[in-house]
Amino acid sequence: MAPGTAQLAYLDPPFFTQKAHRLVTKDRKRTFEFRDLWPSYEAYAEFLYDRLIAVYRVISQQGSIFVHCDRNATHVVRAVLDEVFGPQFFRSEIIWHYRRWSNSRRGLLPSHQTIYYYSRSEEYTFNYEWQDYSPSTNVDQILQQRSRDAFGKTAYKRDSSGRVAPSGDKKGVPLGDVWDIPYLNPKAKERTGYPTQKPLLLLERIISLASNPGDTVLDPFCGSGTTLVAAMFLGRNAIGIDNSSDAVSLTRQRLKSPTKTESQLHRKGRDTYRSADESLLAILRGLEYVPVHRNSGIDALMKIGVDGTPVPIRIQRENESVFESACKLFGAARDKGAKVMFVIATSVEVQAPLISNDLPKGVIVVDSPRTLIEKSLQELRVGV
Amino acid sequence: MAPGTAQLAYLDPPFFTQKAHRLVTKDRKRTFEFRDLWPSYEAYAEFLYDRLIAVYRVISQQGSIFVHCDRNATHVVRAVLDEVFGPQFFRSEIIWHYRRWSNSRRGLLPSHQTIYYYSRSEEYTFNYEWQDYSPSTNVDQILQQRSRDAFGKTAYKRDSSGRVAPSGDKKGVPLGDVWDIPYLNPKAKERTGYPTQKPLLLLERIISLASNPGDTVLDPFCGSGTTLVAAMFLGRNAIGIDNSSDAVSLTRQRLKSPTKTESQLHRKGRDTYRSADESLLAILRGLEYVPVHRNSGIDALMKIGVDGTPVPIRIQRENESVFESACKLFGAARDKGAKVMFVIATSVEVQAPLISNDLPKGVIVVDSPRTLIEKSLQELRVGV
DNA sequence: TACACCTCTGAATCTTCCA
DNA sequence: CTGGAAGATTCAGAGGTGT
Repeated sequence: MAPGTAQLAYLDPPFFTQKAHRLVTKDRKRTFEFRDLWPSYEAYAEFLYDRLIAVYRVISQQGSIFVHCDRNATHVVRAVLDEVFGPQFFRSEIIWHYRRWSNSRRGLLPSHQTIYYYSRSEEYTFNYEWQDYSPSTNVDQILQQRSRDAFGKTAYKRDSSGRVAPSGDKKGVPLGDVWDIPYLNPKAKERTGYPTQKPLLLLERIISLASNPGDTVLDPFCGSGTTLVAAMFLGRNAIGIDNSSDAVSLTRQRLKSPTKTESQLHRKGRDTYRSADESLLAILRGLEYVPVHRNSGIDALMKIGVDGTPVPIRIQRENESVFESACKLFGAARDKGAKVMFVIATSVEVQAPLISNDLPKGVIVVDSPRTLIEKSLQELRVGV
Repeated sequence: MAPGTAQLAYLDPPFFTQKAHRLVTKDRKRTFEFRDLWPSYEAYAEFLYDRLIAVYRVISQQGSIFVHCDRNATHVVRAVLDEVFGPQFFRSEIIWHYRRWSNSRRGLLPSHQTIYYYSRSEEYTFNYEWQDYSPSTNVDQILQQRSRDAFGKTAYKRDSSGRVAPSGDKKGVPLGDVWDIPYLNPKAKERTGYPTQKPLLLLERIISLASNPGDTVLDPFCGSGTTLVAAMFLGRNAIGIDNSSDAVSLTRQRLKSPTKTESQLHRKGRDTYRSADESLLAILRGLEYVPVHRNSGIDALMKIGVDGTPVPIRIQRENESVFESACKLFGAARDKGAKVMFVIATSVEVQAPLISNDLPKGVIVVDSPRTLIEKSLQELRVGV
């Protein structure tokens, strides 16, 4: 490859997990595996160094490199990159943050991987990207122009009539170095069965950030070929290399019929999934509960159940009677093996605590403070 | 200090922000110890090494260490820690993620710092912490037990009648290694004006995670004393060291009158409540009330009073008994001509509704849903 | 003692099904 | 066609056991 062939390199080398990785495809026809076992950090560093020197040679002056690693060897990867590219060309330590599941173990659940971003020179391709303001940002205010007062302090500028002077366009917050991108989910069509496959979204962000259409992207550890697929979608050329012929044929095949999973979660944001009204749950202050979002009948579950069965809770809505509320709760909880269920009555008319024969079995109605106070007051008023 | 004095050490050493980067000579032998490769980092590493050796000596066998570092020297810090504590005692690379405003510059906006977590031995203190499930999680499903089918595939179990078998208690998701904690707000009361001050929330999480009440926390670079304040709040002993006498006197002063900014953002996501008071009052959902600010005894007044007298309400705090709460309310309401007052009991032990002779005259105690539910469950458990 | 292999687990996604 | 509920699937996992 001639020097300057690629404008961007993405590397997803073995992570120093000291494990053999194997995965079977969905149809159980093929098995992909690779070994990530090393005698020492030094051997791993040496391995990386050789590859990075070769990559450095073919990256153009305006080019950059992204190297993917996890917590096992971040320091080694960064040290080698400092050596090859030079510490002054360190751009960012990108944190890819995701939510994962795993057996509980003593300690914090690993839920990020690190991507080191270095440029070849000071003149590097970078396309800005903007994100929405945080909900707590005072957008009105940042739209105002500012000036310095007599003491050199900045203040928001006002014209003679006291009006604020609007400043130009605000595009949003510049993209940070912590990226919240959903992990490639188990059901995604995008899945190939190759271990350690990365989400297309992640690669698309990297490629659109640090290259222009028509550029060439290089991936020397291409695996299932995610980088090449992303490059194709974004109008970049791509070169992929892998020492496993299985990986190469998988990539070829994938490029013929590329599929992309539209991540609903990523597109719409996590908050759109929130059906449980957090302000509704505030009435449970002090209680150890887990909010339930995807169930219209159950608002929360007690953290600790009864006899190993879950204890669901529902808060009576304004437009429903206690009985309706109890029925909805019962309907949603019946199949879950719940023996005891609670409805928080928020209306005034009921007599509670009440375990009536009219109510579905297992449902206990409990008064809200509102109910109790109003009843107390009614009694007082009648009493007087 | 005697060996084993401290169970937890938190270090926030001076950051390595040195701008002068020396170029690496080409003829150097390829060994990958940072000491050989990065002469400009050497002094920093040496400085850290000496301190860490001293800290290692005084940490108990069940103890751990958290070291805060910034983007310029993460790899150096980790390499030194590997050397002093041993790579097998590396626990987590914690990412403290925050949002901040900055002039846009070419590149990604740095918005995280790294904290390395090592333990002294395999038997280390660790207190689990649980967080809410992602809103897109299918909580219904994870309550079910599973089994393997003929092909070794796992499936959710159902008995012959189609019911699912519930599986144990669900407390939530174990805490991960990416922590979203707001940067200290520039206007927060907590601010002392000391540079690099860390949010109390961050320190509180670390301390409650890796130590128990009564343990001793050591901070050899204590600065404005955030660690000591957090330790005090959490019932731990603390030793703080700083080479600046200004820092020491500032810390002393701060320990006398500690203030904590309740970060709304942290507690309830990014948009729920305007003030801590409002979240407290959410328990009154459905009631027609007026919130009362700036009164330490009364939280709210009913919109409609009794016989023309106001009806004040107080919600029992975590650290006070029902009786104390009633007295505070009574004290604050006496002069206002109130005939009836309500205390919402949020603790478990009380019998209510209750108008006892022991209580100040006119005070009525009413149970919160939490109290009612917990009492119900207790009866059920005893009943079986 | 090292490694292969089996078993169990847990939460987070999208897909599919159904009204 | 749309929206909500139910289901399927996963393992840069975790840990134990046997060769």
